[in-house]
Amino acid sequence: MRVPAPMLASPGTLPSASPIWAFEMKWDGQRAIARCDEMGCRLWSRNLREATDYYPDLAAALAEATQALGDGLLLDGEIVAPDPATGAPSFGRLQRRMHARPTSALLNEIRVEFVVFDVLAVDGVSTMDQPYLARRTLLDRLAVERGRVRVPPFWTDFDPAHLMDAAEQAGLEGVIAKRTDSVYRPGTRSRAWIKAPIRRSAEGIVAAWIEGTGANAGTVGSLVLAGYDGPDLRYIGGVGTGFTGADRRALRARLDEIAQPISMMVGAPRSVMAIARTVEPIYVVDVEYRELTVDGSLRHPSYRGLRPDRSALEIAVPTR
DNA sequence: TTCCGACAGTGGGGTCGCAAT
DNA sequence: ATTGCGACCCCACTATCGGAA
Repeated sequence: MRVPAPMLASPGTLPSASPIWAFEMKWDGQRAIARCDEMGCRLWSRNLREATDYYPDLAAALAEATQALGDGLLLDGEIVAPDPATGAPSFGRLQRRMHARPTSALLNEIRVEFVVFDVLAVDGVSTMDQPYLARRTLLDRLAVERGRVRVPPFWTDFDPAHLMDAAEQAGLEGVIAKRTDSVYRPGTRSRAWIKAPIRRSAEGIVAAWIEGTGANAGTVGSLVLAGYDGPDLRYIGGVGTGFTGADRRALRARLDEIAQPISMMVGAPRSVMAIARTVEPIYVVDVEYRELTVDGSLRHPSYRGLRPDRSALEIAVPTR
């Protein structure tokens, strides 16, 4: 039985409450497909690279949780690393486990869990042609929740705004809506699944820029952003998406006019400053992002436009 | 004709391993 | 010992094209 590529969700806004849509929490971790047979359980990443060796503890937990279910079981889920302080999945923690060697102490230091949200085959028979609600009901009947294997709840005919609030409170990544009548289409980004990640907005000061490559050669590839941390102009990360081609050309023209050889910015990685062209820190831009990393950098940033009405001097580093 | 899905391309924050410096 | 780079993870987003609606 070949391992199917995971079905993907399209970004969008959540549909309102109705029996046609089910909602689940979105988990910030690593997507994985598990296959269990008499030899035990193995794991594959989203790109179908086998990941069993990086998560031997999860493979063992899955084998224990599914041993009564026989051969040919396929589960779809997310590997997460809960933060011990908050209980919320921390992608930063997971990253340290992600490529750990089998002998690494990290295997014991960082606890991971497998969050199961779909069942793709039972007894070697595919369930992917069954509608979501049937698969999800089947998953609950399989009762695989045990130890590090978790099966979180789902909601139908429910106001997704409440779920988004709850996700934000719990430090989760967002909410996913899934059509209750939709089949599982491996490897495709379907409109039957809609993801609504929680995103924050912030303002940043353009402290430098990096020229693009390929199709973006000669224009702005990315902006290097900063904010005031007291008197310091502190690096908060770079943003390289959200621009149209016209935006990239227009920004290049503007930034060429305010080139400045010396930067006052602190905290930027050497590798960034080696290729960045610094400018007078006078332009303010709007950005959206998922969260701040432990270093205070924007994660998953995207450009939303210039803020000519804002003065750089009033822009502080984002704090959450 | 319009819209949607799939794909390619460009850019971000990270970790790790390994080779080059 | 440090740095640079590619391979993987997580992505956001634009531009394009062909086929479905």
